Amino acid sequence: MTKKSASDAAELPLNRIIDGDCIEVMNGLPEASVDLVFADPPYNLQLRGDLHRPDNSKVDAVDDHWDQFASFKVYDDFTRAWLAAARRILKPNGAIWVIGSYHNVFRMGAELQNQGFWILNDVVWRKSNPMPNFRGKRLTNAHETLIWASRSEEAKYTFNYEALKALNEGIQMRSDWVLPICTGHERLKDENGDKAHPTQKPESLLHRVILGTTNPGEVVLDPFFGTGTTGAVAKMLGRDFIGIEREAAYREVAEKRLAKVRKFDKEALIVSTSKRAEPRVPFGQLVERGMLRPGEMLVSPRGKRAKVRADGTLIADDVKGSIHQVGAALESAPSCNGWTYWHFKREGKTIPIDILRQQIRSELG
Amino acid sequence: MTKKSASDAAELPLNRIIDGDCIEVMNGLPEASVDLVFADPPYNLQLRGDLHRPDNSKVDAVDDHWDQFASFKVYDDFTRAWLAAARRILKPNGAIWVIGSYHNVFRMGAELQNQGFWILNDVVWRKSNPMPNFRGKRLTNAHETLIWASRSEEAKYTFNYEALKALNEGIQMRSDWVLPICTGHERLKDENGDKAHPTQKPESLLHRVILGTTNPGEVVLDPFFGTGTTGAVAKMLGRDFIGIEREAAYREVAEKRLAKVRKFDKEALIVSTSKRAEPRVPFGQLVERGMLRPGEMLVSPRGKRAKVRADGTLIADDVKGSIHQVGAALESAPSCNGWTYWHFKREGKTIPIDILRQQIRSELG
DNA sequence: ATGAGTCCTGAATCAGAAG
DNA sequence: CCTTCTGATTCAGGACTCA
Repeated sequence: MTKKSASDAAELPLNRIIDGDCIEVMNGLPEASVDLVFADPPYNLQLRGDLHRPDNSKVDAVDDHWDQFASFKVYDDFTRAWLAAARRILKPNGAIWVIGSYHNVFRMGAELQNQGFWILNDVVWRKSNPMPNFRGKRLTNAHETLIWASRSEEAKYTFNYEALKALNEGIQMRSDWVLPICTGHERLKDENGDKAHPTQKPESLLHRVILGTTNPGEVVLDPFFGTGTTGAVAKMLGRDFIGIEREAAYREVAEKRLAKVRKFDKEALIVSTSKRAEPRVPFGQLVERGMLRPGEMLVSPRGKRAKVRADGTLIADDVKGSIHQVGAALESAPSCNGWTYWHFKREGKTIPIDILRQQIRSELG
Repeated sequence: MTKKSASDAAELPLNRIIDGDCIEVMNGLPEASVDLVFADPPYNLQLRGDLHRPDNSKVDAVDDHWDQFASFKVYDDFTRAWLAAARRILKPNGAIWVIGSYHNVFRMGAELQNQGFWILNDVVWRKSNPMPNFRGKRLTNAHETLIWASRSEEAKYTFNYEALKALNEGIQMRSDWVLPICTGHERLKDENGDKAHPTQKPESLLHRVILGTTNPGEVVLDPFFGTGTTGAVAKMLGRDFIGIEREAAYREVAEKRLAKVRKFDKEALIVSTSKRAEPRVPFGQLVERGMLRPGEMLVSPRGKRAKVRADGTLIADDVKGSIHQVGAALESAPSCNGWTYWHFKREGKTIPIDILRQQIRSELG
C-alpha cells in the first residue's frame, strides 16, 4: 500500500498539460491520486440561428465543434463517463467543482448525485457585466452555476473557512459570488487579436475555488483545461496542477500563459477588497415587497399626486413612467429625484419614500 | 373544439383549494386548460416518510446499502409523475416555474428537459437574510434556484419584458433576484404562535413571477399550495388560481389568508407594454393620409437619402422597396427598422417618421 | 496627463404576423 | 404547412480617440 501511493505520486505528470481526450487520460492516471478536480465542460448550448445586437452587429456565439452534441442522451453518456473517470482518480477525501449554465448544469448535478458524489454547495457566479438579452424575450442570463461536491458523503473535504471569510471582509462567504467576466488584459488573444478561447473563465473565480477548497502543495486536475486558468491560479497559489486539453491551439496559448505566471509570496495572498458602492434599489422593489401597495397614492411636497402601479411605475393624469419621470413631468423640470420628491401616508403622517429605500439597504448590509 | 374549450373553462375549479394528492387532482382536470404552473415541491430526498409513489402508495424507509440510489429513484419517479401531470394540463403556450435547492433542483431540471419542457431561464433567488452556516463547514447557503420553462420549444410563452424592466428602474431584469426571506407579519403563524409552514415563500418572489409571465385573467395552478402564497399574489394581481394541497392544516391557514386578500385596483394592474403589442401601422398610410407627399425626400442620420413613392415604397439610387428594405440595403445591414432610421424635414427641422406613426396610433386610441 | 466621447464585445438555447 | 416581410431590441466595462 505504501509502495503504491509513493510510486503513484511519482508517476503523476504534475504541472504539465497533457494532450488527449480527458476520459482516456484520466483512466490512465493512478487512482486516488488527486485532491481536487475543477471541470468546465462543454455546455451543449444548442444555439439556433444568428443573433444580432440592436445596432445590427453580430454576436460572436459559441459555435465550436466541441460544444455540439446530437442529443441529451449523447451528452449524458459523455457526462457520466468523464465524471466516473474523475471520481476514480480522486483521493477518498477529494472534491470536485463543476461549472455550467442551465443548458447542462442540471444534468451534471443529477449525475454527480447518481455516482455518489456528495453535494456541499451550489454556488452562483453572478456576473457584474453579463451580455444583455438583446431581443427582450427573456431575463438577462446574468449568472452561471458551480457545484462543489466531495467524492463521497463520508469524505473529510478541505474547506478553508477563515480564508474565505477574510476574503469577504470578515463576513462568512455566501453561495453567491459577484465577479466580473474575463475581459481586458486578462483575456487571452490569438495572433489575430481575436479571443483565444470563447469561454475563458476569470482568475478571480478560480482564486476563490482553489484558495477555499485546497491546501498548498495539493494537486488540482482540470480535464477541460482550455487556456489554463485553473493551472495559472493553482501555480500562483502554490498548488500543483494537471491539465488535460485535446485542442492544440488552446494548449499552446496555455503553455505560454503558464510560463509567465509567478507564484505569490505568502504576504501577497492577502487580497485587498474594494469598497462596495451603495447598492441600487429599484423603486419596484418597494412594491414587490408590499411596502407600497399598487393603487396607493403618492404625494409631492406641493400636493401633486400619482398612483403606484404593479410594475413600479407611477401614473398621474396623462403622465406615466418612473418615479423620476413623473416627478419631472409634473414639475415641468428637466429632472427630479423621485426618492425625495414622493411621499406616502401612514397613520396620518407623510413620509418620504426614501425611508423605505434606506430600510432595504440596511437589510442588504 | 369550441364546445370543448368552453366546457373546460366551465369545469375549472377556479380560486379554490382542492384537497388531495396533486398528481391525482391534476389528472382529473381538463388538459390544456392552465396558463402557468408554479411548483414548490418537497425538497427532501431522504424521504422522511411523507413521500408517495405515483400510485399514491407510501414509500417505506430505506435501510439498506442501496439507500442513496433507491432514494433518488423514488424521488425521480415522483418528480416525473407530477411534472407529466402538470404538462398535460398546461395550454400549448403555457409555462412552468419550479423552485428548489441543490438537493433536488438538478433532478427537477433534468426531468423538465427530458419531458420536452424548454428552459427559458434559471433564476437565482438571492436571499438578503439567509441563515448563516453555524458550523463553518460550508458556504452560507444563501440562495435557491427557480427554473422557468415553457411547455415546449415552440410555445409562445408570455413575458412582460417592459413591466419587469420598469420594476427594475429601467434596466432589463436579470436572472438573479435579491429578495428577503419571508418573515415578520407576512409569515403566517398557527394558534400556538409557531410558523404555520416550514418553507413559506415571500410574496415578493411570486409577484415577480406572476407579473412577469402571465396576463391578468389567466389561470395559475400551484400543485403544492402550502399556505397559499401563489394564490394570494395571483388574487392581488387579478389572475385566477387553482391550489392543490393535501394537508388540512395548510389548507385551513391558506383559506383564511386568501379571504383577507384584496385585488389591486384595475388601473394599478395595467403595466408597461412594449411597442410590439401596439397596432401595426403600414408606412403607406402616412402617404395616403398626406402626412408625407409622394416625391418627398427622406434622410437617414448619416445623410443617406431616399424618395417616397405613391405606393408607400422608397427609392434610392438603384434600390427600391419598403422603408426597412431600403434602409438595410443602404447600410449593408441584415435588417433595419425604417421607422427610426428615416427622417423627414419640416420647417428646417429633421423629424423621425416614427412621430407620424405615433400620431396615427394615438388617434386609434 | 486628464477627461469626455465613441466604439466594441461578452457561454445566448433571443420573433412573429401576414400571405 | 410553407415563405415573405415587418420591425423590435442592450448593459457594463475596457480600449481607443481627440481635445
